[in-house]
Amino acid sequence: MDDQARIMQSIGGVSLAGHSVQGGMPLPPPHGHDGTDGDGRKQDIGDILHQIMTITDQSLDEAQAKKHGLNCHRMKPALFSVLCEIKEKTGLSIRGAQEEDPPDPQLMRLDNMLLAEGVAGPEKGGGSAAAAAAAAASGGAADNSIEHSDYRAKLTQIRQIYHTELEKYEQACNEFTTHVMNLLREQSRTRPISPKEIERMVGIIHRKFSSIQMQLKQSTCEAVMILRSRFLDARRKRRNFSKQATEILNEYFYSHLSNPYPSEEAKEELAKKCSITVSQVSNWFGNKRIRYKKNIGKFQEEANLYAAKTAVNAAHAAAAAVQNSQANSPTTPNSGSSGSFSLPNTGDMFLSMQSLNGDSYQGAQVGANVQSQVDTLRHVISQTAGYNDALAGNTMYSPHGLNANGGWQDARTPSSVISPTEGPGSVHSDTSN
DNA sequence: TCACATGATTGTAC
DNA sequence: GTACAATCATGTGA
Repeated sequence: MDDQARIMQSIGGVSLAGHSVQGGMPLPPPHGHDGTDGDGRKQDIGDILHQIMTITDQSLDEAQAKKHGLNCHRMKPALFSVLCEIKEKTGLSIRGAQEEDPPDPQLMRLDNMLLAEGVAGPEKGGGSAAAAAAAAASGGAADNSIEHSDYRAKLTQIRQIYHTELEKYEQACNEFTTHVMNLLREQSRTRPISPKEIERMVGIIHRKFSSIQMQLKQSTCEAVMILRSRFLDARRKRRNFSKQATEILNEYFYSHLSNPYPSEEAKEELAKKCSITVSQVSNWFGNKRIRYKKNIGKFQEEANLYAAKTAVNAAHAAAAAVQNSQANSPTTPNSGSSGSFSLPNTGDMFLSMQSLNGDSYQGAQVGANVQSQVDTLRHVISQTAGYNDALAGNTMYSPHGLNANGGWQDARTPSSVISPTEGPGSVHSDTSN
């Protein structure tokens, strides 16, 4: 307000010093001077300068009083007109500079990110969608629920702080804008201020506050990123699979040793059985293949063990099949009571057994089918005996499938590969590779 | 505490 | 996209 008074005083002084008119209205001669005298003009300027220099010493009341005096000055309308003219001229140059700013790409990026992370946007409850997305992205299992809730809680915290700060900024921005607008309105009584100018001023204020907001958004994004990376790091902490899960995986691995590449279906089935994710199954098989290949000797015993186990299971299944065929009830499906896989496309031998029992007998075919089953069963049983011997000390089991280069023979064309437990007539339907 | 086991990640090749 | 190989990081048992 002091500034305004000062300006008004100075401008008032100049105008009084003998400026001309606007709109043909002649300015009356300045009081005390005729306006043509050079010495008088110098004195006017000296007076103005003096006023300017002394204004800082004035109290607010004095300044207000002076302002009031200027407002009531008889020359005020003329002065106002002069100012309007000046304004009109300078306004043109200002207008060019106040182009509409295009949306800031960085701000857009931050907004998008906050939206995607569940910090911004309508959901004020706290980023459960983001947590779920993060979980899905990293193949989360049920055992991550604690980390999930931690993540969610921290994200909620960030979100709350963000919204509180944002509201504060918005409030401050509105208050400041209102304040400036009031000032401008008040000033418009003494100098020409168009609505556009007010709008421009408001725009400037908003831009200033947006830059502050952008800083807030940026730091929020950083906080979310840090939280996210910590969360993912925490997920890196591994837990050993359960004994049962490892057993199931090993059983599959050794029963498909000739081609240990489970299909997607098999992986899904294994994942379900082991209560782990498909990617964990893939990881497990990846690790297993490499480690087996690197140190076959070490895994020999394990291989024997699982081969024997599988063979025993197969023998049980075979016995059941024999009973079925003897009872002439070929449509009875394979019960799978042995605990082996009932996957339709996975097991080497299991598939054989299932196909044996799943066939529909049609009159004359019966005899031949039964004979073929019996042959297969004989083979299976002989295999079983072999593995039992292996357990007893003879190394009956030898690593199948590995070629001279250390890779699995025809690992990617599994159809003709024979697993150590399967019979000659079995079908390999592991089509994963 | 240490050595080994093991699940996960990363870079590369196909 | 998948598999392999190397590596990391943690779990586990002696």
